[in-house]
Amino acid sequence: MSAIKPTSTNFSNKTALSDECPEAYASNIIGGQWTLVICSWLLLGKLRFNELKKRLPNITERMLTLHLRKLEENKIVKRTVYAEVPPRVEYELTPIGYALQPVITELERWGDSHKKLTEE
Amino acid sequence: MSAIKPTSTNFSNKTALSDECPEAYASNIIGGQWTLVICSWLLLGKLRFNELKKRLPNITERMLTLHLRKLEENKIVKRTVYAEVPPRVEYELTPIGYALQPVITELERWGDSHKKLTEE
DNA sequence: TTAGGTACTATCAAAAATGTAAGTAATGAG
DNA sequence: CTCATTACTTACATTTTTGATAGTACCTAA
Repeated sequence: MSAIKPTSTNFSNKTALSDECPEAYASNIIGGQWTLVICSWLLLGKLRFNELKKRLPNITERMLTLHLRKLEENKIVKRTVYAEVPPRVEYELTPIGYALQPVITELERWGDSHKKLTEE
Repeated sequence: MSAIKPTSTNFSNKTALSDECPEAYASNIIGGQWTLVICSWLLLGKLRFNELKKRLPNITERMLTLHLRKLEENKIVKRTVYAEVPPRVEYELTPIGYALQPVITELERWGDSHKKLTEE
């Protein structure tokens, strides 16, 4: 999530794949452990940091911060800070963030049918 | 890809997420670095190990093997070994593998529009 | 003056994913 | 007998991701 090595093989492989395949590109962006769950919640409306935290019971503050920062960098989430004390920060999907809806829907659909298949 | 620790926090987090959210479940299965590209190629028809390798110029044999094994475990790919020498092994998508088509299509669509957005 | 709430950051450690390099089995061709 | 071919495996190293823990700034209310 931070401190990647631009000289590593892994980095150049990821870059090359992202350049050539939009699906690998997308997977790189939304493939973090908590990324899709965060986006799913935000699809229902904007949330504050603590509200997200409550909805993801096992996430650490660090992980939540890192994922939100990456989402922000990638223009998927808009971060709004209110000049109040105690602080209030709201996270909301951008248009390209909301555009994840069909992706998530298909992932859910596929996930459900795969789960059924393997539970037999 | 192998040797995961069932006692780790990471493992229990992943398990819990997979149980609760089908989209996280799906992402866990198809989220490997090369997974989607492999599936994309196989969507066009079955391929031998070496044919896949040629299509993924930078993958190592180890990575290709690991990814294929995981896909096989997850019933996404069927592996057929022919009793010949030198060996011939074919990889083909199963029905649930072919069912990834709409997922991949949406990922591509989203990836493309995201790329456009950030290239400006 | 002190405690409390919010949204963090900084270090460090562990685990997971990926990459490197070399070796293996089987057998048919020459 | 040796070599070539295919589809791997093994042992190890590196990189990346994730987690544990503690601490910070800010103001407000008591």
